[in-house]
Amino acid sequence: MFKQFDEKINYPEIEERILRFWEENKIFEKSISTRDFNKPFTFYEGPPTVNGKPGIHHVMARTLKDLVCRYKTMQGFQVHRKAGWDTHGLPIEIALEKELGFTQKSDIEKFGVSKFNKKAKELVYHHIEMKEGWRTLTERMGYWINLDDPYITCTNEYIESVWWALSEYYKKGLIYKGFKIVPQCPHCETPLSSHELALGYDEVKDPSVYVKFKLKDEDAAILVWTTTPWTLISNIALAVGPEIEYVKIKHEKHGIIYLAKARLSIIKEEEYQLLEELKGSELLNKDYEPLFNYIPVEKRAWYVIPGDFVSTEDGTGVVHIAPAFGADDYEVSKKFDLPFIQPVTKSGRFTDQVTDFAGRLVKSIQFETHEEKGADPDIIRNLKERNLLYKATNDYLHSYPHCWRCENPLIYYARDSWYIRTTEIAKRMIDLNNTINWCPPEVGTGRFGNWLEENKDWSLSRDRYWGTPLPIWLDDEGNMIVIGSIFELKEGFVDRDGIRVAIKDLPESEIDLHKPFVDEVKFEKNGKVYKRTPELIDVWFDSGAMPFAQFHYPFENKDLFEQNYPCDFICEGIDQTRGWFYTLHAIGTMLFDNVTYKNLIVNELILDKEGQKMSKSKGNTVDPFALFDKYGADTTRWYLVTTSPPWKPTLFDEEGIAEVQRKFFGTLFNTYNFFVLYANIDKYDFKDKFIEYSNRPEIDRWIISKLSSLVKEFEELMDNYDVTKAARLVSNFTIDQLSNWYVRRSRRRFWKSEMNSNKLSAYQTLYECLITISKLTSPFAPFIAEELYQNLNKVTNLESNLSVHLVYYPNPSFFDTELETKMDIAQRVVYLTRSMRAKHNLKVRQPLKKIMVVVDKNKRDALGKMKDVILEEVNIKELVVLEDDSGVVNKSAKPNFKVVGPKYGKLVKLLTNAIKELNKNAIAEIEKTGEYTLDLDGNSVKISLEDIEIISHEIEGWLVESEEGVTIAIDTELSEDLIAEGYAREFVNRVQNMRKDFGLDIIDRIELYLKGDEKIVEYIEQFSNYIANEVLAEKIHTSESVSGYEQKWKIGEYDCIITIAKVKN
RNA sequence: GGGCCUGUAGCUCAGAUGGUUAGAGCGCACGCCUGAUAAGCGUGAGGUCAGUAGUUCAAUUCUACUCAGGCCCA
Repeated sequence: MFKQFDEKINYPEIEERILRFWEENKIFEKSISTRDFNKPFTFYEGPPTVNGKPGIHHVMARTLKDLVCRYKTMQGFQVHRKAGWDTHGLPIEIALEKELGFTQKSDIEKFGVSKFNKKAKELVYHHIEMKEGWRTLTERMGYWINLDDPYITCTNEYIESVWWALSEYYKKGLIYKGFKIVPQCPHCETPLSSHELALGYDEVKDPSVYVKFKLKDEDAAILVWTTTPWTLISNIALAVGPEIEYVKIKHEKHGIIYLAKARLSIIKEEEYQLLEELKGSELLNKDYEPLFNYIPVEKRAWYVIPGDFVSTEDGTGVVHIAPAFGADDYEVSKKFDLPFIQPVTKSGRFTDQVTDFAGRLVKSIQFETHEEKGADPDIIRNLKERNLLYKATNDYLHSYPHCWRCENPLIYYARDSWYIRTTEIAKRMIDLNNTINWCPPEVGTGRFGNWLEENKDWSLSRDRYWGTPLPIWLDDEGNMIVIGSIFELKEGFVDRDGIRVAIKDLPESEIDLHKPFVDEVKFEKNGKVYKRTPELIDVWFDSGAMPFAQFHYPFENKDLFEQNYPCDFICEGIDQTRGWFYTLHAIGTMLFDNVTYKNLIVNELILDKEGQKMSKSKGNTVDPFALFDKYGADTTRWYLVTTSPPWKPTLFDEEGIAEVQRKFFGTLFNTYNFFVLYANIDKYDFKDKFIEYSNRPEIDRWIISKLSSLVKEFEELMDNYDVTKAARLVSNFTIDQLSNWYVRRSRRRFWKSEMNSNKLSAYQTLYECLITISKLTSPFAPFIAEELYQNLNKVTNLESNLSVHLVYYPNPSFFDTELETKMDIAQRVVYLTRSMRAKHNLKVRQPLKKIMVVVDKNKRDALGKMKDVILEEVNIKELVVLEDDSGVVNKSAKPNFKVVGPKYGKLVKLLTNAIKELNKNAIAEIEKTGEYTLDLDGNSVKISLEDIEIISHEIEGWLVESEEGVTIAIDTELSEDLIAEGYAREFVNRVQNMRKDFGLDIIDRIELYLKGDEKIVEYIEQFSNYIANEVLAEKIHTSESVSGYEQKWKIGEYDCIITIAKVKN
């Protein structure tokens, strides 16, 4: 017996059961071990940062990863899936700081770095395991990945591999120390990462200051605008756009001034006189007097240089350059070999060199106890006193970054930092990127491609605590050694109570490749002691190193790594473009001169119903576990994949999930239940011989062919990673073709006839459709697919697979595209006829006499063959295919624009009018001779048949409807026989309803009695055989009464009473 | 400020190498069907295909700009 489902299907219950089945039978393991080792499909898991609860967007990414891997498994590939966890970095530190109630970076030092890092490690492992955490999510949603052997970035093995990579760079000369402009919080005395930066943008009012820089060789000044007067002290050059138009003006108070022409509006018209217009290039190299002289410089400074970043959107079209306080400034200063001065400390105060402002804060800071004002107003006053100020206000409103912890304004500030010289391999990265299959492609060429084009050296170091230490040790003179393995580390030593202890003599358990242990390690070489530089590395390097670090390569698993590199497929969110996608690519290019991934799917964010980003503070996040409990994981997965392509932002709407469940899964289960209902009644167990497709009835051949086409198209889409279209294809097939056409049309074959080859064929056909759908859906909805597959296969034992996830992709053998086309036409005629009946209130139960159909010549044959299907569907007695040149049809023509456009060009407008005016006779002539001569404003133009489309739109005296080249007309005249049959059908309908109300079984036989108006009794008697057959009545009485279940009816205009009684077997 | 993406029915989304009637589902109104039935089907209303300009015989589709939203980066 096949398992039958209740009307209300408990999805979560099914899923929990399937989960246990998978686990007990080790299906995941088998899905790998049964596949050919020599046919690998490699997948890299992007390690999620384990700093909190997983959200719905994780379900999205993991669904995509899972379904691609399952699909590839079905295609016969061996797909290893090693899980991974990103465990280092600021997000973890922040989470821990919150937990410990820390407010400042220095709190960590007070607490103790050793203790802090120990806690960080605990936190990380806790998140990996915790209930409602990552492991639970992964398992519950059916994401198959090997969680028992994950790579974890904070283990010694992992870090050792990372160190190896860094030491390789060092050997290639790619690691250096340089300056970087970072957002620095003067209050917390630490640089902030870009991720932190994004947390703290705020609208503020800042100074807006126009300053005059006096030229050395002429009595004139260049006007410059800034919102950070404190940086003027560090000014070293001025930048102009060489192609930008500038003007020289004579100002009534300020003398001769240069500024961008486009910015003249900042000066009142009556106050100046235009002297000259000039290109920025003419201003280049002019020397000017520095505004301040606190810091001596050794190289040429204070002159005009070109800058491509200069704009005329605001300011004066001249940018003041202070190399220590702006990224553009720093870049351009290197390019022109300008002096570098840094008169500001990490805590945002001027150094003693700046005598007038020594010790002053550059910007106001709010401390816990008091506020200290910045030096800006005093600097402005100073400039004004020396007549260097054009004007100054304090009302410039803009968005400026603030520290998310203390809410004080940040300053951009040059600090030393370690770099990887990625610019050296930028060209190669671009070339390799062009070979990667990006889904969608525009991310690869656009966002990622541009990013590579503008590649900057990778700023590697971070001043934090919990992360991979930079394996660099320096002596007093700055000579460095880079350690690439634990083996090398063991050549070092630590001080223990003043005694030098070699690392190799320490117990293995003491060696922890983290702070503070590594900081204690020293080396002695050639009489020099090397101490560790204190920085950690960017946590992104950790994850980018996973292709080899996950296998502890090159210390172990050489073969394993080589076989798994590069990988076939990765899938992550778009936010990884400059994150993981980049670091994988950069590291792969540098170390192995190869791409790291060949295909990738980029998935976009999941927004809430209103299109807003989900965030905890807005309270619009969605808890995936609640969804799983309510709808099941499969429904959620299916919804996420089908609602919009992964690379478009998905607006999440819970009602959409409910709809998916009802529409697709509901229909699928319904179809399954239908099959089971009759298969169980017939005790059908599929021991019979397979009926060749060619011997099956047309409808079966049709759906099998449709199914074959589906299997083929699905594979093509999936191979292109177009998963949304693939899933939608399955859904449409199931709902429209299988359920709403095949099953509906075939119902009677299941419940009426005796067991014969026709019925056998119906069972075999529907079974094949269901089992194939279970296979196609299995990557997307692994639970329900499994449930259906097993329920079907367990009874029939046609396949030896324990699970749907062990099957191989179906290989369709039967195609009949001609039949598919024919059915397509038939369906169109049927839908059109139904809509006509509905519009004109002609119930389908009332048979009609005749339908006439007008179609193109090429469809006529098909229509004739599908006649029976159509007539049955629309309940009409006769179908006449009309020759479209018969006089009944009225025709008009319109141009076929695709053909006519290129051919006639500008004449098209005239031509269109002429063609639309063609009469019946003219069209007839074209159809006969294939050509016709039109008169267009005196020019005669010969058109041919392919230039026009002929539309048949009317048949006189009939109801007519037309669509896509199919025109139908129905004869609505009713004969007495037709009316009688209509009543008979109405009668059957009432009896069937009564059977159901009465609680009869489908196969119960009845007796029935009708009492009513003479006319209706007459009709019923006329069709008594038909009726008896339909309602399983042994006898229909119209005179002698029967006792049983009785109901009064009004059928049409006649009243009657119907009684039914069950006949005992 | 820069880069990329998006804007099509009340909502969620398709679509068109540029071709004259722009589709589906949901929702709404009305109706139909009925031994798959707490499903299913149809009809109707609902669109200046974000706006402006350009290219073209023809633009919702291509181009430019503008507006709005999103993401990434400054």
